Amino acid sequence: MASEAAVSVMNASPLNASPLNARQSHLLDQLQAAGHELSGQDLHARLRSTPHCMGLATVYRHLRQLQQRGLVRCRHLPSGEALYAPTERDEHHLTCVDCGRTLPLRACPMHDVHLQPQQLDGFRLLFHTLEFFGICASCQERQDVP
Amino acid sequence: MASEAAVSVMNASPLNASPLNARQSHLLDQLQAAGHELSGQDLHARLRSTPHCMGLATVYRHLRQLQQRGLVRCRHLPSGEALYAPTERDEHHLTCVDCGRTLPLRACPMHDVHLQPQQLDGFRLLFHTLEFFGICASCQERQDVP
DNA sequence: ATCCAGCTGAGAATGATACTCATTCAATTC
DNA sequence: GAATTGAATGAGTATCATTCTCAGCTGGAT
Repeated sequence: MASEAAVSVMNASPLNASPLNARQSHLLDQLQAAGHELSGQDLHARLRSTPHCMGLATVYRHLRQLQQRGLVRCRHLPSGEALYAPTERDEHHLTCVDCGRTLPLRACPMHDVHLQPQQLDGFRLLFHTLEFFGICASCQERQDVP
Repeated sequence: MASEAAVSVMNASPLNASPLNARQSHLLDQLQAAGHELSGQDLHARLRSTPHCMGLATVYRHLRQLQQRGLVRCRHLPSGEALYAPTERDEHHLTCVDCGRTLPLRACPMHDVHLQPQQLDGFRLLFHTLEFFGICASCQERQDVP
């Protein structure tokens, strides 16, 4: 029997201390509207032709702040590029270490996972990234018959 | 009852088709001996003064190959730096989105997690990365009393 | 001895992200 | 309304890990 309640990895509520500023809201809107992950460069390009246009440095600045509030998560592709998505979209991926193809997983296998408070050492959980790596079917074939 | 056996995320056996070459063995040895993650630069520096010295490009080349065999996993820090560890060491982390401090988790919460084969779409699983992000105790304090 | 294929590494190229700092903006006070 | 002030902005630059290039090397096969 656990001495303390375990902490679901899913109940990481965003920090709502202060409201988002307009710039941050627009970035979050874009990420939500896109339906898939975007890089900092993508976001900058998408906003370029809108009234919410902002410099690249500002895009990165606000993405970092959104991340620190737990509203946005980012993952790195093997290429080094960072992709951002709203944390409310709990999507994770399977990536081929050979060709780099990436496949979204339909369900987050972490939904039922809990962490013990003593593992957290006072951390306030905001979000997690879970990525699987392997070799996709076509790269397996290519390797078998070179 | 599941129609097909679910696949444990832990049974990703390395690809042992061909033996490792000497360079790859030395890199793996270094990673195992270190007891903690190392960057490509770290590995290069550590080998510099040994008879197994090799160029930076070669370090990265072989790290990629070790990754493609499922022997090494890598995770990216928010700073963009990539850290490598042997996959046999099933260690994951809790990282502060504010100060960047990173804390190893004692146990992998994924040990009992399984994926359905239809989620894998033919992928051969090699390893996973699971990282938690949050705000560490001292950064929470600093935010509360600014 | 010669050939060849793959491996190597020094240096340059790349590219994403972070930094700098002069300018702009907004809110507040005279 | 004018002045003040601190924060936010962005164009350009710097940084730095990683990747690429390509000429030279190595070691096995002929």
